[in-house]
Amino acid sequence: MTRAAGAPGSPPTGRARLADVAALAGVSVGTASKALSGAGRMRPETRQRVLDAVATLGFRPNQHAQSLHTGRSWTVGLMTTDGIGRFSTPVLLGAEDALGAGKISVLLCDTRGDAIREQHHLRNLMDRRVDGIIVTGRRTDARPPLTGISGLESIPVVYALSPSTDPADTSVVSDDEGGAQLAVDHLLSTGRTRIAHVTGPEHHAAARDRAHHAVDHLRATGLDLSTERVHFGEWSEAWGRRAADAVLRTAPDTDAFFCGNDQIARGVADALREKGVGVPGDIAVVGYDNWDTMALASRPPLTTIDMNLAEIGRIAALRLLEAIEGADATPGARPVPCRLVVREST
Amino acid sequence: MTRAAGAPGSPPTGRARLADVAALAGVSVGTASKALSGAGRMRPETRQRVLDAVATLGFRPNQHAQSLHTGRSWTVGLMTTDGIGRFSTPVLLGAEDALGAGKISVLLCDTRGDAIREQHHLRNLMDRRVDGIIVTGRRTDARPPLTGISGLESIPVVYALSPSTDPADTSVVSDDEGGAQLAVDHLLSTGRTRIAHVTGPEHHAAARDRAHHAVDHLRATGLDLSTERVHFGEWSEAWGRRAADAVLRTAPDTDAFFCGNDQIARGVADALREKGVGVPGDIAVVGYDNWDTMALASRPPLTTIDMNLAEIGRIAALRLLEAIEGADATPGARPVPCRLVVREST
DNA sequence: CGTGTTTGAGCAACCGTTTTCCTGAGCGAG
DNA sequence: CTCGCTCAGGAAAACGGTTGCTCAAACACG
Repeated sequence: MTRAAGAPGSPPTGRARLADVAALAGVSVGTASKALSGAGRMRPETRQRVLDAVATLGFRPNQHAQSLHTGRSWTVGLMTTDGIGRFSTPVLLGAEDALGAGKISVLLCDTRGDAIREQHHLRNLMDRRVDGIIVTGRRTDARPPLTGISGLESIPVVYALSPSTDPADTSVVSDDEGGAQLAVDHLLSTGRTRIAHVTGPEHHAAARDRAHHAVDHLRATGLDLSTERVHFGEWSEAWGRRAADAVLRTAPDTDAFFCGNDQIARGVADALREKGVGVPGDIAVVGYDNWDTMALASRPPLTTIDMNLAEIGRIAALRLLEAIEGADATPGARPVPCRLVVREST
Repeated sequence: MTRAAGAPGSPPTGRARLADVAALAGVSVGTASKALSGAGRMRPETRQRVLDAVATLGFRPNQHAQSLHTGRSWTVGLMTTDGIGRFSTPVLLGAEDALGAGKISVLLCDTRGDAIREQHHLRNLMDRRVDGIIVTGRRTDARPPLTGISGLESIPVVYALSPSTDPADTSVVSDDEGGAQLAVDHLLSTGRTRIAHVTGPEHHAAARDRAHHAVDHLRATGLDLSTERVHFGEWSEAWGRRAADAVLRTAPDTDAFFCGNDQIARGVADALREKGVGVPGDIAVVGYDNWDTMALASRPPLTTIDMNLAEIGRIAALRLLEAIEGADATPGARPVPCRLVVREST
């Protein structure tokens, strides 16, 4: 009881199937398939007949059928742990860009930092037989690796921005050390030597690491922070303003601020301006993140460190692709260099 | 290894198939399928045996096979036209939330405003047989509907935030009229009557519409703008500062600013503070967008209009779901009400 | 002219589920 | 004891491609 096999124009889906193409071209389904895949030898004229039929019918292969057969879905999961924030967004776009260039699509999963939701999405991704997974988050703190779903071991996972706590996993992170050095070197090169460092909460790896590297780098050139300590606080303008006051009180000869992010830097710049201190005339200010709405709106616009987030996403995607193609994953965290963006605050 | 090798012929995919489950439970594949779907009558004991087998093998159905058979992919495309900006992000999350609650996943497509890329993604989505598409953008200006790919007519499309120019399409937009009224009414209710309006470029629908509705609403209560005209400019703090100066020069008795977005409002607030004008003591300021990094960092924190972007995304997703389920799409643009967020600037 | 070698194209077996149809067993009624 | 019903469960046909294998025709060569 074959459904009207010869009847042209009776595809139940409303779209042409390979069988329709084959019928129109006067060949068998198998031959039509070969004509499209380029596999096997065949008379050019036959291939052309098939291609013509494809064009007339507007045929496009059914990906579900293909995936069922090949086991590949040409899809990767993009798991973001904190909504789609200011940090994960560029990463995500970079990844989407690198993947979309091929024929790979991106399944978006937002866990909102909830473990239950993460499991739910993970199971979903596995059910859809994704070819790989990219995990990204807002913070640079390491996060526990994905677990709990059987089958996970068999597909590659790359962590972007937030590395995995397991060193055997593949991670792509921002080069905090290089970023801190860029900032410090830039300030030194403009003749500043009394540098203060104001940053976010000490329990954030981003704050801790950048501070640590900044201090180390200063020491390597025989200098110390102007206030002899790091000012940990919050990632806010208000903290920047308060910290600026405190710094100038304890070390009035401070001639530069290196700030843990652009919000703090903007707060510092505002406080200085309101005190009548010239930026960059009297004191230079360097931010971090190159968050344009902050850096550009600041008075003066901020010199800042750009983490190249989109590049992190792109590289993560490329490494995932390599892993999918079967190359052995190079484990460990690969740092992506930062970029110094010079504006008017230095 | 919990990998039960009970079935003859190991699964090539490395994961259990329904055939393995059936073998372990001692039933046929068809019966196993029925046990899982709940369809058809069968002895409870048999069903239980199947469920047990499913549990021991950790079986999960292959979605490609299911989709191939049913024609449904349980996937929707999310097409965003401008990267994933400040506006599309919440919309996108709201949609992801509403859809992910079911078993529907989201394919992310970023066109970066490029028509070629849009066609490319569209074709990709159609190849994957998505069940529907949500289109979103940064601006509230109407955009041309999706076209150019055959088969598109057969699946539902919902436009979020940026409506389609075709009134027969389904769109979910922000209620600019209600937003403008909320802002104006709030200012009136705090006793202000000399209101100025500073906003973005006139060629942006968001600026035009809000201005238009604000003026209309004022007129309805017998008032006019303090400067008798709308101040169109840019969506920037710098413009807010400049405009504040200009307004106070032409209409020194202005006692409130309604601003087209939070950046402008912050600029206005800064300019007033630097002039020694009290906010809200002397002049009240209302923003638009409730962009927290702006509204909260402003001094004082801004009263502002929240467009409920996530709600827009959620509603768009729900309407798409309805349409997918076969309900007739209600065409036209459905406005989602805004919310007044009162802080210290009024 | 017979034989061996290409070569182009078709056949059919998958991929993993769903679903329809069918069979056979069990059982109550006459 | 037989007839008809009900119902659990199996067999097999889709869904739409891919691919290894087979087979016949065409060609080269001795």
